[in-house]
Amino acid sequence: MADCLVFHTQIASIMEVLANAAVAEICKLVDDDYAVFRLEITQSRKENRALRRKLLELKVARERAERTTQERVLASRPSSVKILDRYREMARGEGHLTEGHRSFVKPVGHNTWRDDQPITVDEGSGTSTQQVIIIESADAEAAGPGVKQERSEREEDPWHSRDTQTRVAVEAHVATKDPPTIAPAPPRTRHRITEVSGTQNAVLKSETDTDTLTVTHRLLRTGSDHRSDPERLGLGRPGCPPASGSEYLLHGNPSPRTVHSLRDSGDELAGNDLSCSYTTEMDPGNMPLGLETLIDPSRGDWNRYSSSVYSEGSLDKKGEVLVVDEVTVKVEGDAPLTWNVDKTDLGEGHSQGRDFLNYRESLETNPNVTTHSPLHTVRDRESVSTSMGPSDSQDRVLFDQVLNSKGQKAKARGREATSGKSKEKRFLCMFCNKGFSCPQKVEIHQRVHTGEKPFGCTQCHMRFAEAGNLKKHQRVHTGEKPFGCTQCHMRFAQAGHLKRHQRVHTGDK
DNA sequence: CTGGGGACGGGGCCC
DNA sequence: TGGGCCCCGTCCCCA
Repeated sequence: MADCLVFHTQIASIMEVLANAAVAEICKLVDDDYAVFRLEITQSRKENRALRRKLLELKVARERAERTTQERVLASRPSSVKILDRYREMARGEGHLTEGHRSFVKPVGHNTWRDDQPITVDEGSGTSTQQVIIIESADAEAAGPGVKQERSEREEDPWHSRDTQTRVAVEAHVATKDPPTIAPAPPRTRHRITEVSGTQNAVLKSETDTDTLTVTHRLLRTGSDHRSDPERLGLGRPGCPPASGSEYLLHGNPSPRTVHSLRDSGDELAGNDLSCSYTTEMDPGNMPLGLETLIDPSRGDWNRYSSSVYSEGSLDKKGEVLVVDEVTVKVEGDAPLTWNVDKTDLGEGHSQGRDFLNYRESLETNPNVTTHSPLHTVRDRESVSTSMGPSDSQDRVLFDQVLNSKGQKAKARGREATSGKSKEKRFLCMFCNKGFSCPQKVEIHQRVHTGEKPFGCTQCHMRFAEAGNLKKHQRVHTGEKPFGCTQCHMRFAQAGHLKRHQRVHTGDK
């Protein structure tokens, strides 16, 4: 019995040794295979990065080619169009007026501009050029060389150089004009998002195309896009949370700031180390890459931005730098800034420039301006990101109002309103000082000056500053004529037209 | 005279 | 109750 017990014990110990040996062997095999597997993964990742880099280089080259084509098209424009371009440049406050341009004033009532706007037509047909939102970090070190590369490409591009030129001009102007009022930029890191030029979608791209944040283009898009209306714009609103580590500027640049998505090739495998090695220490090299750089999507910066853009008060709407948390957003259309710059350049002898707007007066007299003025915003924020400026259509509107009789009329109205200020109209337009009863009225009114037209027709290229006018316009497409004359068969799409028509019957003038 | 669009004021609704 | 928001009506201008 005792022998039997000893025998069983020996067998058990032998079995245990064998089992251990087997497990060790299995694990060794697994480890070997895993090592090979990891090696392959590493090589694949390297190849992926190289390919990605090449792809981005190709993209850049193609963009350059496109820009060159655009320049050629521009160069081949008729002289009248070039003159109009000069108008636009003046509107942006760039291209400091030379001697020959100083007296260049759009004749009152000169409306051919509106009709001969090739660029506007392009926009209308939806073929406008790219619009890119760049997340630009003030932390140059962290941004790495990729940022510089992107900037240099942009700066050497004459077509996009308007951005930088205007930016420099504005900054220089602000710096020389009001040096004491410039508040130093906060030293903290901040990201600046810049709309550069216009196409339908601005895309924030992460390095891996899996994390792409599409930010709907605002204001510029024409035609039947469904992003036209503010209600529909929803800049990155639902379903478009901020991409983790969006890093447009890091194209082709595996800098330390490179953010790896969890879906990035191989990283998830690396993160979830499958090794069952007998010695179970975690290899530090296998730690997930870049997770520490992921941006917390719960911050909701984009949501806040979008809501800021269209739910803001009367003044922080257009042509200003919206400061949202740590994200500084430059919205297109720095009309007031541009005008200030222009005013200086045009000199006092330039009646249009002088009469159009003395922004400083506005600042002094308008209580709203002191807190909402884009200029103040600029002063408060050192970094002035002047992007492409108003869209061409906005330029057109702007100059229609600045330089022709319509603008004068608006200005006159503003004066009337200013002179007849009532307690009810305590919300003043920052451009013409006209008073309104509520901030929304001011906001709508200021679109006269800014050219902002948030309401786009879904069936044509038309855009409107007011929703009601869009609604009225859409009857053109539907053929609806709800207003019928009671004395004849005539029907009208607008009530005012019916009223006017009825004078035919009544004989009233 | 009509059609289309720009601009503004008033009023209702909601919070 | 006041402000914000939206819709509607109206007037005007221009083609």
